[in-house]
Amino acid sequence: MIVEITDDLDLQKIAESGQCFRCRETGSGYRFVTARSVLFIRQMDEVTYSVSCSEAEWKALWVPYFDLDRSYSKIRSTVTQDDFLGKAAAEGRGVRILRQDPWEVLISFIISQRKSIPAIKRSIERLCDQYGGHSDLLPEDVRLFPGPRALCSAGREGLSSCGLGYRVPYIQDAAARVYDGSLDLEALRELDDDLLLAALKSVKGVGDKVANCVMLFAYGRTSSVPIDTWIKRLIQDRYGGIDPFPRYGENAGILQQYAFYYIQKHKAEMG
DNA sequence: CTCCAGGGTTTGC
DNA sequence: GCAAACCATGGA
Repeated sequence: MIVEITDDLDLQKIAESGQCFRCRETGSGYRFVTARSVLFIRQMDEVTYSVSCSEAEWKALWVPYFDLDRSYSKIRSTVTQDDFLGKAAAEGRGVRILRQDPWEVLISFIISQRKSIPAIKRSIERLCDQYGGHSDLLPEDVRLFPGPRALCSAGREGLSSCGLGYRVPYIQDAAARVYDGSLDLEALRELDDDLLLAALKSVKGVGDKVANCVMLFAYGRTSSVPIDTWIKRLIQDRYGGIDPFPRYGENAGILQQYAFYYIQKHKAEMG
């Protein structure tokens, strides 16, 4: 099917933006996976994209996934007075905040702590290869992200074999609590930001940074700003220790993602 | 070999 | 309340 998208959308930048770890370039476009669905998408011209799904699935699943009802070009136009954020937003044009599956994002960002992005991708790929099931709806080489039950029964050694290191008990705690229902990730959608943050932080190994990643990349809470080592350095070095993001309210998390993308691209030159 | 990676928990003051 | 030590693993 063909869809028209006029707002900012750059599939390569999204794939490189460090918010999703299972997106792949296929050679003729990009592959995105969420929950039990997969999408192959290819840009044909400026505003035209070829997608592998039906119109119904596109509207119900992938429009929310890519946050396509929000104007990112409008958001970019609000930061022209900030030298750094202005540059970051201009260069990051096309990056969007994905609404991913909460369970996958929770586990992925627990794994992410003190790991490089390539190392995170490898661990998640091993986890999916070893414990993720197949689905008739998916291509042969695409596996589901393993559910709470699968990770509960994987055991300490099974999880360790995926290179998770000291994070294994954290993953086990999250899996156990979601599996027994004491943490209901779907029910959390009803909570306001403060209560959602607290609920996520009740999981072992989930602190402010990981919780804010889950809020931003799964629950669409765009005022959440994950402060990692890079953003922390940015606040120290470019803003004299004064966090520039909160004043942007609902757009803070989106601007943070432009900043993160910019830092990743200019790592070598930024020291 | 040393250093660091999209941090969090525990311990000691 | 805060800072420091510690946590496992892989890549540069």
